[in-house]
Amino acid sequence: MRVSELFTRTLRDAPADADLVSHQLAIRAGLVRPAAAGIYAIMPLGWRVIRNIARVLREEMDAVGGQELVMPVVQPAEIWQASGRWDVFGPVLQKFASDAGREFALAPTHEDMVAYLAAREIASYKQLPQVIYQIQTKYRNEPRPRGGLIRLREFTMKDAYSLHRDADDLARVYEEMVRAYWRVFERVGIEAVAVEADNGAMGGSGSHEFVLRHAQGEALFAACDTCDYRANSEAAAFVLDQPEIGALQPVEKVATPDCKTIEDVAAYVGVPRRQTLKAVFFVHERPESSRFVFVVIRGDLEVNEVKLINALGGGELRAATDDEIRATGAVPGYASPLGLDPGVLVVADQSVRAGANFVVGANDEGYHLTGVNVPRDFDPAHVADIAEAYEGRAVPAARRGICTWSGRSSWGTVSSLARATPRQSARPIWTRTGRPARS
RNA sequence: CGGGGCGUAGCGCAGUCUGGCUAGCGCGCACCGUUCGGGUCGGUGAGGUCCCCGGUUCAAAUCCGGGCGCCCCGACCA
Repeated sequence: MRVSELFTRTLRDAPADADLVSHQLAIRAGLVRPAAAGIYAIMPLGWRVIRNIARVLREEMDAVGGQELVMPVVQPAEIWQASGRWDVFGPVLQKFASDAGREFALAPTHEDMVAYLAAREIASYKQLPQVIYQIQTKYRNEPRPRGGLIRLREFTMKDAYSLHRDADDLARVYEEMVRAYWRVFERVGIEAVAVEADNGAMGGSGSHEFVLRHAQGEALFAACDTCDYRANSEAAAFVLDQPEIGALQPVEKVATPDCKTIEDVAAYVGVPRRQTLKAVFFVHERPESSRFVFVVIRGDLEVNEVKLINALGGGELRAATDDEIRATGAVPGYASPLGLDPGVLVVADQSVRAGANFVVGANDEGYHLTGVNVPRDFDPAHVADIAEAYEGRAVPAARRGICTWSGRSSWGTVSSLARATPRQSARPIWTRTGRPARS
C-alpha cells in the first residue's frame, strides 16, 4: 500500500507533551495516537508491529504446548470475590456497575478468571499439566501513567498460565517458559536481560523478569560487574558491610536541637551515617486488620517496601501519619525503639546488627541517644533483610562483585506461584507467566 | 495523593506579566500556477467555544475565583 493512501498521517513536530524519544517517534511515525492519559489507539502501522510480535509469541507458546484462548476483559465481581481479591486489589482494579446494579471489574490480570475456569474444567489431576495463553487487553487504573507507552492504563499483554499436579512438573514447565521467552526476545530482536524478581503480592516462589536496559525505564535493576547475578530492585540482595566494632560505649542522652534528619544528626554528633539508626513508620494493612509497624534500619540504608511486605507476610503498606506515630509514644524526628510500648510491632533490618554504638532518637524532642547497641540496649523481636540494595554494594553470589544499577523497562516475567488462591480450595497448583507485548 | 509545569487553528509556537487595532507566525491542508524532478518555488484560501464555568471591567486570550484535562518529579505499581 502507498503511504499516500495511509489512514494515519505522520508529523514533523512531536507533540509538546511527548518527552521520551520513543514516545515522540511512535507518534510522529503514526504508530499510535493518544485518547487519554495512558490510553492509546493503535494505528494501522502500529498494529502491524503488534501482529508480528503476536505471531512470534503464538508460535513459541504453541511450541511448548500452549493452547490459546481469550478471556473476557469485563469480569463479574463474583470471580474476584471468589479469589478474595475484589477487596484487596486496590484502586488499580477498575470497578463499575451496570445500570441494573450488577458489579463488574475490568481485568488488570487474569489469574482469577483462570482459577474460575480451571475449577470448572479440570476434574482430575490426570488432565494436568495444562498451559493456556491469550493475547488480550488489560486495564489497570494506574495512579500515574507515564512515558508514553512505558506505563499504560490500557494495553495488550500475552499472558500464559500453567496448571500442575506437583512442584516438579511446575519446575519443568517454568524452565520451558523461560527458554520460550528467550527465543521470543531473540526472534523479535530485543536484547533482554533476565533478572531475579520478587513475586510481590502474588506470593509463591521463583520469578524471573525480562528487562530491557533502558535509561528511561520505570525502575532499576542490579547487575554484578564480575558474576552473572542480576536482580531487580525489589529483589536485589547485597552484602552488608561490617564496620569495625570497638569497645561498647554506655548509652548517653545528648541534646541534638533541630536534627530531624539522619544527615543532621550524623553531622551534629560527628559520626558517619551508618553509625546511626533510622526509624521509619508504616501502617500494615490487610483486609481483616491494620497495624502500626515501627521499622528500624541503619541510617545509611533505605527500607525496601517489597522486602518489608514479604517479611510481614503480605498485605499492603502505607506511610504512617504523624498522629499515628505519636499515638505509639514515639516522637517524629526523634523516634526510638528504646522504651517503646511493648505492644508496638518493631521490625528491624539486619543492618542493626552490623555496627555498634549507634546514635538513635531518644523519643524526646531535641534529644538523641548515643552508644546504643544491639542486643544490649534493645533486642528487636523481628529481624529481616528489608534494606534496599544500592550502587556499589557487593553482591551475595560472588561475594566480591560490585553491584551496578541500570534503568529497566519490563518486557515480561515468569513467576512460579505456590497456590492460586487459598480461599478457593481444591485448586490445582498453577503458575502465571507472561507480561510482554506492551507495544 | 503531594510538588512543579502547561492548556491559543490538525501539529509546533508567539501574544498573557503591563486588559483595548480584525488574535498572529511556521508547518500541514485546499485550490491555481511553476518545475524533468523534488520535503521545489510563487500565489490565493479555508480553518479558532483562545480548556470550561463564574466574577471584575466601558472592554478579558490577558485580571480574580472555582473546575476539568495533559505532562514531568515523588508516592504507588498484584
